[in-house]
Amino acid sequence: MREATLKEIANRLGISITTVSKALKNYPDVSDKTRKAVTALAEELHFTPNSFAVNLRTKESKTIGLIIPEVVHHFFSGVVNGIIAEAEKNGYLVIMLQSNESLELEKKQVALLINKRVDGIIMSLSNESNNDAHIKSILEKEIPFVQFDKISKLIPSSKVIIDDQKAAMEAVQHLIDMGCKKIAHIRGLDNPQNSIDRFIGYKKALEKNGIPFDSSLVYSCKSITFEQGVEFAKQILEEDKGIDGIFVITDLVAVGVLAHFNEKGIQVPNQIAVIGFSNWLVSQVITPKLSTVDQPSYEMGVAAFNLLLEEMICRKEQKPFEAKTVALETAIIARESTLKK
Amino acid sequence: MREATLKEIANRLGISITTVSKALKNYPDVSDKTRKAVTALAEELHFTPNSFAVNLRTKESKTIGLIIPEVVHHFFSGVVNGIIAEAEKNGYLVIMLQSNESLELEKKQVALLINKRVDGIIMSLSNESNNDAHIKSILEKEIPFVQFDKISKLIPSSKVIIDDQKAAMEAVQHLIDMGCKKIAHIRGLDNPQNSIDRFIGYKKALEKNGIPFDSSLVYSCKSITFEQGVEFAKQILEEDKGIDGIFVITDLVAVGVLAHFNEKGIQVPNQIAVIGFSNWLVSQVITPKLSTVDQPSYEMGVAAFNLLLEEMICRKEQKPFEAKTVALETAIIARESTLKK
DNA sequence: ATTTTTTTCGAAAACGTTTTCGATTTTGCC
DNA sequence: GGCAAAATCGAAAACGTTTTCGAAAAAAAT
Repeated sequence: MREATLKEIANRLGISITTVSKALKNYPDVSDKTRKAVTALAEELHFTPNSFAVNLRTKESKTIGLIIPEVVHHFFSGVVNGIIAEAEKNGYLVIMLQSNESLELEKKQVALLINKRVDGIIMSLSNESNNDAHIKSILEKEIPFVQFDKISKLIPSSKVIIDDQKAAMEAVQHLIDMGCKKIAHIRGLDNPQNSIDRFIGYKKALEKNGIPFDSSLVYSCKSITFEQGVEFAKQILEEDKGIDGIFVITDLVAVGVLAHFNEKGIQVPNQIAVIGFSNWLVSQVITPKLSTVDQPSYEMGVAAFNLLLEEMICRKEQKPFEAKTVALETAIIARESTLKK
Repeated sequence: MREATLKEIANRLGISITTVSKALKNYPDVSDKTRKAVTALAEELHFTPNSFAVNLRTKESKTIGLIIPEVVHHFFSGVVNGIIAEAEKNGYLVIMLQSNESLELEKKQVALLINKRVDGIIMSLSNESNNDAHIKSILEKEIPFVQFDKISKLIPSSKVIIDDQKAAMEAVQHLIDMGCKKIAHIRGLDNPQNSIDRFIGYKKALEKNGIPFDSSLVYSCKSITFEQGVEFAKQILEEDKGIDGIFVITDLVAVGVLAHFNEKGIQVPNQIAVIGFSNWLVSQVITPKLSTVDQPSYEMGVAAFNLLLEEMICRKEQKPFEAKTVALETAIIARESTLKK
């Protein structure tokens, strides 16, 4: 049993391929009678257009590419979820690739997607990545492109982000509202934009509240790990600077801090309050439950796809296109680790 | 600047399209001289074959489909990782879809992938799914197909699984080895095969050690959540049956148990030891660190792709194919929650 | 009955590649 | 130089669809 094709249907009905095609696509210039005959036979033979041929002819694949550093992160899996769901709703499928934070891999994967002729690319940059040649090649070829989360401001494309500065300010403000006087910041790596912005937000919040910035209260992660959190917690206790609140770059590290404080019998939040970032699953099941900043990951995915769709439509219709940036609202989730009694 | 094509190169060099194609694909019947000229010009024009045309001609897309219930789970993201990496290594890309445990969605997605004419499909079934028409349509069309993790034994296809019964036995044996005498089991939902198998493994381990099975020590989850764990922990303490060890269906629930024990000042593991399943991220960062069963998720992904590849090659060469099942080894990760002093 | 308009259809080109098979050219050999 | 063998090339079909444009048929108008 061979695959049903337009030709097959045309032959059986004694009409031309053209007419069959038009009948199935509801062109106005085909009579009701033949249209009925065609659709009936198509149904019977389970005809579905050969997508390879359609792709070739229409020069689009209804497929987009997605490159992210790692799915394992709760945040990313939320975004992926949103992208896939929204894409599906609009008739697109998504090819997913992981750069594993390797610039080398990221470059190869961009090339792969371009060769596959995806209709567009959504991407969250790996840590070392910037406005490199592989990104430029996407823009030069005018392949619709949107960045999310880990973006580079140097790259002129649509973006969907959260306002990290604002979110960080709110987190620190929350600590201050809870009565913290001496607030430390465990910041992320040097490069990533969100690491920088959260640091800036931390400083701004201090300034706004008339608290002098003290660089000795800033601890820079060498890696984003549980162990890193444990180490800094140890260091903070040893230094005994009178810190009573900590804003941590992300939940995983914050959980390390909590673990060490638990072990040493430090009262959280009464002695030291801790707030993390990203609302990882673990933050809800740890003791004490960790306060954090919730990023609307699913909504970011939805927004990212819709920005991409906009550009895909513009490019197709040869209309001028200008990149947009949408910033989504974050929310402070206050849990046990900051709610002093 | 148009896209470079074979025709473009052929025209510029004054040779035929055929020869250009052959030169680029290292056919033996083209002279060194022309091959050099062709490759040089191809390089210069950044020629890459139009994959739409290649797909149409070769009838394959070098793309596979992947349907999973949800990426959010740590375990699934590990598998996805393995599948994508191994696929990439072999020149395949993967289209990912999520059924969100909905049979309805799952059916649509299978249809989507078939229409896209992916070269093969890897799938972990949603909870209600079984040997339904949509799965049969995959097999009928002889589309290479492999199931992993949440499988149906009724479906004759390659599978990659872990031996849940054995793994559960080992977990319970570990509790016994640690000196536990009265071991409870918090089991999963009724339907899923792995829930059933782990329960069977629990019973077998008891039997092997001459411990009578007591059905009142088995607690059935209504949902796989942290809160469910808290509830059962509460119930276990209230009932005060002298339970000194608990084997829990999965880490998330086990963490709920630990949280409640912590709150009530129960000594884990000395009063009650707890072991989970799946080695979620959270199990390593909780206090006390949770003992668990590690499933080699990445390796499962690799194995799944390789089984698929085998079938894809067989089908292509019209050779007979027979489905295989590979079962991967699990490992007990003994951490603080079971290591009595 | 003739012309005009409208409706309905189909031929053919195009998308860009792969591959078969026959034709042509070159080389090797006596 | 003549012939066989080997090396090199290209015409053409095929994959299955979409779409343009002109032709034929039917309907309407004169």
